[in-house]
Amino acid sequence: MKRSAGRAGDAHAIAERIHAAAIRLLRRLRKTDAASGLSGPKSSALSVLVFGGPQTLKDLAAAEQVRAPTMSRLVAELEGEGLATKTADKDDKRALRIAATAKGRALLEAGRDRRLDVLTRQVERLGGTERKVLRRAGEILARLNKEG
Amino acid sequence: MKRSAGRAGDAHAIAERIHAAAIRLLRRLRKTDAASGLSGPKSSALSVLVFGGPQTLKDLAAAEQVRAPTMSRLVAELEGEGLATKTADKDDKRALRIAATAKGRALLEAGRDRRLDVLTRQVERLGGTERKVLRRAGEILARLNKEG
DNA sequence: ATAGTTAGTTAGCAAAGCTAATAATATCGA
DNA sequence: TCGATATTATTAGCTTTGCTAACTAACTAT
Repeated sequence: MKRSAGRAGDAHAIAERIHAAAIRLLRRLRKTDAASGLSGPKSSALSVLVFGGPQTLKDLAAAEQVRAPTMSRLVAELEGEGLATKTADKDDKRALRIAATAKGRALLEAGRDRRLDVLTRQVERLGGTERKVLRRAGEILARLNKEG
Repeated sequence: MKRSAGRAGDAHAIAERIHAAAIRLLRRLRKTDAASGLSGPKSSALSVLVFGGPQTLKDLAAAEQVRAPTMSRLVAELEGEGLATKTADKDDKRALRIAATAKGRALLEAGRDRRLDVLTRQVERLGGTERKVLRRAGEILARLNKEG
């Protein structure tokens, strides 16, 4: 503990910086959405389906931290574009089994790559130390986000 | 999926993680907006006014990475709520001088604190090392966001 | 059997982003 | 100087994404 930057104010300042950085990062990346044909929320939901496997609308909504009606519409749009399928659950006929199609998987890859391209290239240009900082920060934030 | 990713895949994976973390973080924080009476975009714009001083609509829009009409509306709302003022520039009568009011400054503090409260407390609970990682990540991301 | 719960949808609203078009003012070049 | 071009901001109108409330269908438990 060499550097004594006030402990409490420190946490607040860090939260502010992370907050501001997240806002500006997403605004920046959103600009490429038009080209990909897959908006941020749809891309994100599809990503959950691809990497997390088929699941119910409720679970998908929870994973995306969004209400059921919002996810219901997103899924309907994904389905309309042939990127996801809805099938009734065998055991519980109320529930849906929502899955990504092959087309969805392919478009996801392309869209995400495009969306993340600028950021990826910026990260590539960083030195190993800074890159490591970002990787660890990503892990920490993911954990905090899960927490609640 | 590779486990020991090389340099290139590394950058991509880091970009993905940071991206996902930012999305989920903002969704999480947005939930407290209703209570504060100051939405994310308004809070952010007001913040620029408070910490960056009075400025034109064009500059404010640029700082927030948003188009002029969008910022025009946000400022009109802030003005309607008595949180900011618009005055014609002395030298250039086309331009506006947009400034935060005392009420705006006060509300900003309260709103931002509330919005960031959960995150601040999470950061407080982190160890010094992880806290340092987040602080440095915030700095790095701010730099990358500025870049482009 | 029926009362209550849970999963999903529909309808309707608000916020925040965009583009295109317009008004008012500045600036520049012939 | 004055007319053409730039710039600054606004208005109108559209889209996307979020929400709540109210509904149907299906499951669970008493």
